[in-house]
Amino acid sequence: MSDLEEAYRLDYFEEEGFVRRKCPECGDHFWTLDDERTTCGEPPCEDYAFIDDPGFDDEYSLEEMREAFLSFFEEHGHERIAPYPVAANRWRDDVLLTQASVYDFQPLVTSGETPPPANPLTISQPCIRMQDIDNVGKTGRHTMAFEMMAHHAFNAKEEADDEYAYSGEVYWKDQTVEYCLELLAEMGAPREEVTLIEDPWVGGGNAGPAFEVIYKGLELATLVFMSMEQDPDGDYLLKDGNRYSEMDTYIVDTGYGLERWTWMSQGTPTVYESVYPDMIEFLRDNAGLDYTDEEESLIHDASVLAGHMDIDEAEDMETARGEIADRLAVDADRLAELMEPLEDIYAIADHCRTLAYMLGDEIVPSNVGTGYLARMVLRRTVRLCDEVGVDAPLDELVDMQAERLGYGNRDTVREMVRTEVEKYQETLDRGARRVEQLAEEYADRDEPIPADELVELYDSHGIQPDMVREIAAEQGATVEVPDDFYSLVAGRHEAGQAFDDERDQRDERLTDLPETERLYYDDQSRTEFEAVVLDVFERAEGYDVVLDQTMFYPEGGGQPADHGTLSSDEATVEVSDVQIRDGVVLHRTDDDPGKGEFVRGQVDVERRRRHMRHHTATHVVGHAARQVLGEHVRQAGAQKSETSARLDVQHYQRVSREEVREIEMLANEIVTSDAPVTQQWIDRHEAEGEHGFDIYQGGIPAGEQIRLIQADEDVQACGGTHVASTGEVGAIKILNTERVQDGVERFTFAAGDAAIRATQETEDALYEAAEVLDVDPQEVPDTARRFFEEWKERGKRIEQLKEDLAAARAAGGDDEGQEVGLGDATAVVRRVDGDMDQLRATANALVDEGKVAVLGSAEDGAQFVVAVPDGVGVDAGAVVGELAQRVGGGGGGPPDFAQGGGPDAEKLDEALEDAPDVLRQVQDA
RNA sequence: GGGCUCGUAGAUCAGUGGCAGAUCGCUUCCUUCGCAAGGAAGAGGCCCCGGGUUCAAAUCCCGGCGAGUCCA
Repeated sequence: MSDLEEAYRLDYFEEEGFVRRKCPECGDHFWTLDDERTTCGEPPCEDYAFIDDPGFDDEYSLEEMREAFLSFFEEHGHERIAPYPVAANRWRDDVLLTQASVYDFQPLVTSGETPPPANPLTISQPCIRMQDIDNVGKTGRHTMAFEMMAHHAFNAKEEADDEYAYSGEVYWKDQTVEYCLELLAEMGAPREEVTLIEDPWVGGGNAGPAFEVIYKGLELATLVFMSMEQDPDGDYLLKDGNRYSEMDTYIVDTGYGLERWTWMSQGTPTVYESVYPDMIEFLRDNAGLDYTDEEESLIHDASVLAGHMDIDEAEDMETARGEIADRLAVDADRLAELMEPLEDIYAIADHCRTLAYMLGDEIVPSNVGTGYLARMVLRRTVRLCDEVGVDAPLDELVDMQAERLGYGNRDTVREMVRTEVEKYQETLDRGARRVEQLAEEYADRDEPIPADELVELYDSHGIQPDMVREIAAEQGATVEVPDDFYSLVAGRHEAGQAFDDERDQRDERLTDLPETERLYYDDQSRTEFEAVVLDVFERAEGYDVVLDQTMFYPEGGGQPADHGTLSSDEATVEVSDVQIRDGVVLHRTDDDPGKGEFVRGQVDVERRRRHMRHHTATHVVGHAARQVLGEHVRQAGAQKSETSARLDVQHYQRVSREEVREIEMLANEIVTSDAPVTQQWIDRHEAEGEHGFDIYQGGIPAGEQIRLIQADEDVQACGGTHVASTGEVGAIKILNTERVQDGVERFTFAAGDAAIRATQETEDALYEAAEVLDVDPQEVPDTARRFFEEWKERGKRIEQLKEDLAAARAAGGDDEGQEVGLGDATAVVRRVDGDMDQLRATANALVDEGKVAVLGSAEDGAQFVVAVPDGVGVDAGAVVGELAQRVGGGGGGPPDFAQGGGPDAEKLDEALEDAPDVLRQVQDA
């Protein structure tokens, strides 16, 4: 096993006289210029030394510090890059949020597949780390939102140049360390006071040596030299227990915490006070937090002490607080009372900034993905505001941060916040009612609310145990919240996590084949071509044919595969599916055209044209939706077919009928304007620079060059086939909208002849309805309404009449019935041919006269109703059961009223004749 | 993407296979100079939709639609 120790011996250290030491406290190795130094310099081995005594010459605000950093690296030959969205899932599918600047360049740039936008480059990348959410506000230095300032250099080993999108070495470890110390020196931090701790970095399948840069007890930067990848046969065993080997690419990945640098320059007790001073002042004011001078200084001293302690988790804070109170000689409870509201306010400020980043980057709150994370942060913020008594509307608070961060879509952000707060309030109301009811129930029984009810309330209804306890207390019920509550919740989600991702087994022969030349991009309207059969694979059903070139579009980007034929001189085979694997197009055929044969390909023109119309229409509808609903609308999925297409987009509300009409109208205006639809192969960074990440609506393609489709004003990276101008789409008809998830609306629509056909079908339905009602189509709604009303009226009238009839019958009417004496009581056995309602009504009328009713009907099989007045010892259920048996069925009910029946209607009279006997038996029993 | 919960009067919800209910709101009347309150009477239901099981489904099963919530 090789050690990484060699990797940290830099020429730079040698030249400058740095020495390597081992910290006697924590055992870490570190480098320093200071011969006297013994410890590594990082808490807990050493305390913060910059509180009330800033470590830099000047005070910087967040904005000033960002600018100072970026311009320093610009002056040193780096290109400044605009930050990426915090929604990392816009360009990669393995993570949701951007957690570090290097995320911007994973996985395609770090793997060398595509070149970086500049090399070397510098950036200040907004990041969100939800892992720290519980610590925010409490520890004095944790924030959920932060900006990672960085400079990156992408290097590739000389001998492997050709394989990668960048080549040679820009700079490596020595230069990186030198930049860092130079920047610190420029700020006023002497090199002698800086230590560099050796701390191998591991993450996301990559690894490498790294330095933590410590100054005055605060870690200001991490310098990572990413040079290894996970490899079971690798030479290096790293701290995560996995083995790693060296890569052909090696990348300088640095991280400078903007907030920490700002904090260092100001020396405030907590990082929050240096990062958002205005907002904290506003919130303190709004919550009415007023402290005496004595209290202020107590808070200040406590913050400083907290900063000196090794507090990495909020839980530690609780224990640490007792210690702090001791040292300040105050009561621990009093200290908590003073500190907690402030901690909430720090957290609110941080959460609002997080929300501003998320919503400003057009994350739409929902119950999935990044949208869910946004929702969680928002709800937490609402709770914190309630707790501490901040009554400013949340949308205003978020807007304060959005404005500061320079977002242009602030109105949408505010509307999303308002909608979410409203939804949360409804959830809370719903939850409160539910808990009240439950609490009452358990209070009556004098039992505590059990844990499984709590889990149910949280998991299915989103009600926190704290809230349950609070409401339960009002109802006089107690609650037992188990310590392992959240693991109980997790337990409910464990079962059924198994998913079958069957790897598509790579055919060895396939990797030897050249990439198929894709003719469908050269001329999207051509459908005939000639090609040579390079290989044929026999499959379970049919054959996979590989050609040297093809016009057949393989399934992709939501566009289904082309169908058609391949013909040689001897034979013609049908193509029923087309897929692409590593650039090789596989044509699924019903027969073997013969390897080496020369074939003519013919694509099913009508099918292809419908796909093209629907694909172009999808872009047009998406564009129109963005116009009508807002810029945040982006594609969440799409699928085309011959008869229709569907487009899922993110939006924070249901789409109204009015909006659908508007979108449809706008889409058809674009069609009518007959704007050209052009394709263009262009450098990806040029494309991103010009059009932004919104070109990646349908996913992120690989490669240096990407294909842009422009339809009217809409520009997207897209691999599909399109018509030549929007006019060729013909017409667009939106057929339906549905909510596929919270925050995602699905538009189903049809284009061209499919649109006409779909409209005709809708019309047919209307005409048919009109015909049935015998009115003009325009009058169908009014007529239907009237009919429905009348139908309801009649139902009620019939009901009334049945009751009247029953009363009349019971009063004596027909003499079909047979009276049976049952001791004190009288029973009436009678055949009444009517439905169940009539039987019931008649029975009720008889009971009102104090008589037992035994009624039978032969309508719809044989049916019985038996009703017994109060105080008569006959079990109606038993009587019905006995009678129903005789007609081959069953029945039952409560003792005073029962019903039943069976299929043998012809045995009804027989059964009724037996009824008196049955009654007597039952009475005796 | 997966799990769970819920759809009953205008609103909030009871109703675990056998006659569709409660509270609030609404209408009318009584009481009052008037209002609030009180009293009395009444209106208001395709029990989300479609299948299935059953003598019988608001209730059980399957599918759909709609809403909510937790997790990745």
